[in-house]
Amino acid sequence: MGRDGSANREAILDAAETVVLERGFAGAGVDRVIAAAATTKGAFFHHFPTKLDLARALIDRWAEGDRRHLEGKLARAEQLVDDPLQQLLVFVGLFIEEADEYAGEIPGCLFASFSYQSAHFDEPVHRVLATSMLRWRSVLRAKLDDVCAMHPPRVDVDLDALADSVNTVFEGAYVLARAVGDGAVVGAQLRLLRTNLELLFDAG
Amino acid sequence: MGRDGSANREAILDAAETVVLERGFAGAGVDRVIAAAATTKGAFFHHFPTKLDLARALIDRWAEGDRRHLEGKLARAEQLVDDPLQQLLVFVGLFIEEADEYAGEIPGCLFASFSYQSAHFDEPVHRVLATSMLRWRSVLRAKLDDVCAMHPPRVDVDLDALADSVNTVFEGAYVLARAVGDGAVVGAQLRLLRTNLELLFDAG
DNA sequence: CAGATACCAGACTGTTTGGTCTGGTTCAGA
DNA sequence: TCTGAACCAGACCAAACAGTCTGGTATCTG
Repeated sequence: MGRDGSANREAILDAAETVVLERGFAGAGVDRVIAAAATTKGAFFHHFPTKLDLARALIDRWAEGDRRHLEGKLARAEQLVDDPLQQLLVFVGLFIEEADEYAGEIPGCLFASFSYQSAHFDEPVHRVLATSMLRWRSVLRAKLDDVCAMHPPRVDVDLDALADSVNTVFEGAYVLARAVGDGAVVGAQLRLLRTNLELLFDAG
Repeated sequence: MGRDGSANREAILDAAETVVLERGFAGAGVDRVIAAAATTKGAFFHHFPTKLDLARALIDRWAEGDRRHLEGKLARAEQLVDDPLQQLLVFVGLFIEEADEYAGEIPGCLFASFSYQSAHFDEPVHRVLATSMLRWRSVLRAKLDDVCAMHPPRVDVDLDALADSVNTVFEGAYVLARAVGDGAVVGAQLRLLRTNLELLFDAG
């Protein structure tokens, strides 16, 4: 079956991810990527017949990690507390912990990067982008319905928009952090998000 | 002094802006830009000696428009009402109006685009990015101080983060809108922002 | 141990890229 | 009207680009 090239393939994806996040997709030349991955052109085009295949593999992997992140953190929150509202707040709290941990680094999201270069990609790639974002909406919307059942919000709000707001805060804070060169804004914006949720649902 | 080429120059900037927002900077080839601007290579390199000069001109122009947008809307709000809190809410309201007006189109921000391709640019470009973002923070922070003096917030919040949140919502909502292909999320997120401000400062 | 197959190295190629150069046009001022 | 400077057209060029090809190596199966 030949030797195992999965490690090399992962190394290429790791390198490509980094390079794409700081140079864009078109700016991430194959030569530059293989140099960063310490491999060769032969290896690259063995694993990715074309550069578009690399793009597909990149967002597929990112979407997978994103999904694990979302569902993992939510599951932990649900295990830690019982009340839906507290689960939601703990959920955001877990992300705050993580943001503080990486406050020294400049964050980045491949979805955002790809969204601003969409013309290079095909429909499957666009679908991954959209469905990944909409998953957050549907998962958190379901949780919000539970929350509202037990803790009626102080004012009427668009629950889909409220669900989206978590994603919005992440993406917006990432852009801000990159523009001003300060990763700490992510934690600050997440704290504000938690405060807003507490106010809306009248948490003590 | 030769004929007037400013119109042609603007056409190049307009075309470049569009192309960059859908293909990224490296993906926006000079040939493609001049084709979109219906001009020639000679004209392009007359106005922009190098492609980096185009990048500088692009963000300079964008930053200028951004500044006008911020200060213009705030001035209008200050003229419409007297109370600082109402001014802030009207300020956001004006952006909601605008977002609804363009709800059918997919929005985009050159700051976000450039932030995700920073390796192509030099320090002056980075400075424009950072100072443009920080202007929102300082301008809105000043307004928030006025608001707090008259309307103490229900809970303690990081006022710089609260000032940043306007920008965060814009950038985040843009990314979301592009990813799911629906410009309406911008208005929805702005409405949520207004609700959050109302709750925090006990308006209504 | 003999294919067969996956994996990889790196020279090579046709195309696209950013950028140059030459020639020419338009217009303000002397 | 002459001159100089800004403006522009488009052929041209060297470098970088994505992708190919040949030759070879590790590993599994029979």
